[in-house]
Amino acid sequence: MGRKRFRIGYQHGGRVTVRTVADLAGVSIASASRVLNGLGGSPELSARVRAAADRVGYVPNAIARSLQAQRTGLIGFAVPDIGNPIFIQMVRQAEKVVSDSGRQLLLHVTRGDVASEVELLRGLARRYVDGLILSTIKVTEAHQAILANVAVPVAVTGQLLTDVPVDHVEADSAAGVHLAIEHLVKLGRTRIAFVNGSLDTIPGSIRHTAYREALIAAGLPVNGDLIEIGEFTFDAGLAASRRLLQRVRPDAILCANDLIASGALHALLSAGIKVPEEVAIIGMDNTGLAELTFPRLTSVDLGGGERGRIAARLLLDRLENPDAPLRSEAIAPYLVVRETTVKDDAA
Amino acid sequence: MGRKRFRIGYQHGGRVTVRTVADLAGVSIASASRVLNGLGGSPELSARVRAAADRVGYVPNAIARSLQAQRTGLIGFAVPDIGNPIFIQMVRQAEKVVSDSGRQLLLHVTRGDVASEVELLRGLARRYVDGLILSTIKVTEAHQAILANVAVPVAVTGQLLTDVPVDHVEADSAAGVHLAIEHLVKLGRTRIAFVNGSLDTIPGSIRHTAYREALIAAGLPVNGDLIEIGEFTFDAGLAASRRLLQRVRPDAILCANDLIASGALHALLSAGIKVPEEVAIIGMDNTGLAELTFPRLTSVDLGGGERGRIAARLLLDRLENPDAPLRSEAIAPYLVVRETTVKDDAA
DNA sequence: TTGTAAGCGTTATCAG
DNA sequence: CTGATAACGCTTACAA
Repeated sequence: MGRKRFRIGYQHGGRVTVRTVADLAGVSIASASRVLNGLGGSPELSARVRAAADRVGYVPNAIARSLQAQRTGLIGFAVPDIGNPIFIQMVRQAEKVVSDSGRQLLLHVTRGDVASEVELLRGLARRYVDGLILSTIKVTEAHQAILANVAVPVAVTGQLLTDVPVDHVEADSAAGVHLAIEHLVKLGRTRIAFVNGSLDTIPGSIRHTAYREALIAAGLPVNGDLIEIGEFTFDAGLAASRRLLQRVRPDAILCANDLIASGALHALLSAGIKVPEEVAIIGMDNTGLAELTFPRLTSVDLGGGERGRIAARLLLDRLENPDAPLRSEAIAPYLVVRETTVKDDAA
Repeated sequence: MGRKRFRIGYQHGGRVTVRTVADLAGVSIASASRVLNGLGGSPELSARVRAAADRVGYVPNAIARSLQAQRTGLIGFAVPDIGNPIFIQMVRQAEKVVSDSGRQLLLHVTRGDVASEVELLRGLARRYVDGLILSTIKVTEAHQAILANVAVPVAVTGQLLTDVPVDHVEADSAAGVHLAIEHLVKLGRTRIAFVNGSLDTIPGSIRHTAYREALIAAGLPVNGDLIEIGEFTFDAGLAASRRLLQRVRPDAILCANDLIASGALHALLSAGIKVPEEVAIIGMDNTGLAELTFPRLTSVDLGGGERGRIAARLLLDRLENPDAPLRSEAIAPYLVVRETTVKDDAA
């Protein structure tokens, strides 16, 4: 049993703690803490404490406070790829909600890697964040098992294939595809190609199916030659579109996201093909990119920002009320018509 | 003096701590901790502890560990605007360096707001991050005072106007402007316009001066009519370029960043002006955007990613060696010639 | 109102 | 090698 050692004054080498303030004010650390947190304290004592705090420039240590409070005030946001504007959109909106609640956003970049996502979820047991927004494009069985009992609340943006006890918000990309196809059909296009991202991803596979269904619903034939599959990037979109054009001559191209659509636009323009006169293009996600291209991209807005906002909201609500029933939301898509489908939208 | 209360077994409601493991293994928490950290422990005892840890799924609490270690393993990265691809570029590279060091990146969005940057710097005293990378476009006096004695190391990307004791890395955007002008002059352009961002920002004012100097160096007249000032955004670039075209007819436009350049490109193309034949365009930053437009943007690479990488490196080095001499690095710019200045770069 | 001390979960120090 | 305990800096019973 070690002998109790008493502390003497400002023994903290430069480090200012509540003890420093208390000693300087000549009060107990409990009183100092109380005053600093606005809980009680006689006027006279409060004044002394506050003066002392100001004098030494006291700022409470966030870690110690977190340990005591059992919460960090940090919310994690995991995205596969910070280079894709759709995730930027989501992060931006989520950040607003989170910072408005007095918390901060901790960004994780997973590279779409299942292993790192799983490790991330496992790591939540370390409790360095109070909750996590997981924006994933592929939910594997490995996810499911861990999501079933994570250490802190998780909100997922994206489709959930099976029952997992997490709040989530998803886009209705199938409906989005239908909107796009209907728009093109209305414009008289009949040879509508589809440049997709990877079928290994949930959005990729859903959009693939929806494309076929939408064509059939519109009374158009489904022609495998009109389909190209790559990745959700500009380069892949460019390459896929070039392959497509060597094989067939569509009168419209639906692209699985705006990056791909930019690639398709590039491929068409560099081949001297007129957009939208000869070939129309529709992107998906309606990111900032859609406004930048020339001509501007018609795009299906799948509510990316909205999803970020809602995911953050769901998570914060969950933190406040851990036992509330699970919530799932789906965002209705809408079409933003610009110049890659209709000439002179706003020239 | 309160009587000492002894703990009995698994009294932690569901919460697994090192004590849970120790109790289960029948050893002291000190031994458990040692084994779990790979420091000593007889084979037999180690086995018992590890088995117990596995059994209860023990994961060390990051907050408690941080409190003890006096470090969180978090590095803050403050950017004005996550919508600008230049910052994405920087964050991306910095994130790599930081995560390779076993730490994580905490993203702050300051909206370029001086007040929130200052508050951020003040808040560092809370010690929720081990260090901060501050990417700012405007260093005010308020910054200076606080930067002079922040609680944790800060690395700045951007110009420092006065002496502040922080490591920093900067672009040489003046040299970049010279590269651009020389390129245009070599191509025979003589009416070279400049669409700039705000002069209130360091990059804005530096590029402004450099533009004039470069023209003079090239033996060209400086004509105020050829200068437009707006913001570092696409919309501002578009609007400014349209104002410019109503007034004069340049044969080249230098833009203060790629977003502005995209706007300029848009303005030209929508006015039916041929790029690069009639008007050439050069952007700055060489972001991903430069590859997406059609034609692709010639752009001055100011080493954005490099700056992110180096800033992270500087900060980590500083953490390791707090008393090392301050370091400042400047990244040499280089020109990436694409199709907005030279036809058929890679068609 | 104020002070004493326990406790948050770790790691580090020091005896045994 | 192992165990008891102090310490990190804070909040909060509880006691005076």
